Amino acid sequence: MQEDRCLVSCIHEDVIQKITGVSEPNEYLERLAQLFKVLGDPTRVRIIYALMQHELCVCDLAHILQMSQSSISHQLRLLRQNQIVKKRREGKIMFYTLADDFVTKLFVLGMEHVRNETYKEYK
Amino acid sequence: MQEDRCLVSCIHEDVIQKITGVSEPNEYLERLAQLFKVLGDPTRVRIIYALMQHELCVCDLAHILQMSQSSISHQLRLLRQNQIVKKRREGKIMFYTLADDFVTKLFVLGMEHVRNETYKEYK
DNA sequence: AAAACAATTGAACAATTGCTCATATAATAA
DNA sequence: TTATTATATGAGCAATTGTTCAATTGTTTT
Repeated sequence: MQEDRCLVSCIHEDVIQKITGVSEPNEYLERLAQLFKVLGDPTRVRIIYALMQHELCVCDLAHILQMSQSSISHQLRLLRQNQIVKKRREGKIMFYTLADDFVTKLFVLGMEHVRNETYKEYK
Repeated sequence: MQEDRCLVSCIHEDVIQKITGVSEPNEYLERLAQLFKVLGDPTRVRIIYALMQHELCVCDLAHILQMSQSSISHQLRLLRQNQIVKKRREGKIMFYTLADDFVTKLFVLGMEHVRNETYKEYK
């Protein structure tokens, strides 16, 4: 925690008042963080990217990503719980698709940024 | 890894061929995951949300989030390294702002989704 | 010069995460 | 029924993460 002296010298109370006023309910910010967190893993990104192209079964995904069926299944569960993907059974096979097109929008937007990055600079 | 029998019975080779063809360079997908990962933490989301309202110093942020100045500083470093925020010195004080308006776009889009969520369903 | 202060950073530690392995479930085939 | 197959899941473990604490840096004040 910051000390008391800090309160006197550096905090810009006026600005803080203004910000606190417009503050988004913390619950939404929490959920937003959770959403990005789910998207913030290479395996899950690759799963989502594959599903952006076509509906796929667990086995296909394991084959495409060259990973175990178990780990793919674990990740799909997470994606399901967060309503990123949904599944449909056809006999023994489970087919997965994106739950809606909003993730695609996020991906397109994020990809734009990532493509324009030059290199990670560290100031 | 999946076993050989799986290759015969369940993998949809035609679809996989098609997907592998349009595959985004893995480097970009990796960076996209990294981007979402940085955004996927409650503290960092709250920092970004505050900076969306106004330029702020480390001390202000610590005050607003009710967290230690040290942990805010650590998080700001991460955000800086990923080009989410940038800083500007004014005497002893460091002022932080969002590096560009792209994160705001991502937030607005993500927020739309999060607001419409009913509850986490678990199938 | 020394003291004060805003911010940064490295080390340490608990908590979380993603994978593997083994097992369980659910649908189909024999 | 029993065997096979596709997927799901729980436990365990190594790796990563976010915070705290202590020390340091860079700037201003005295």
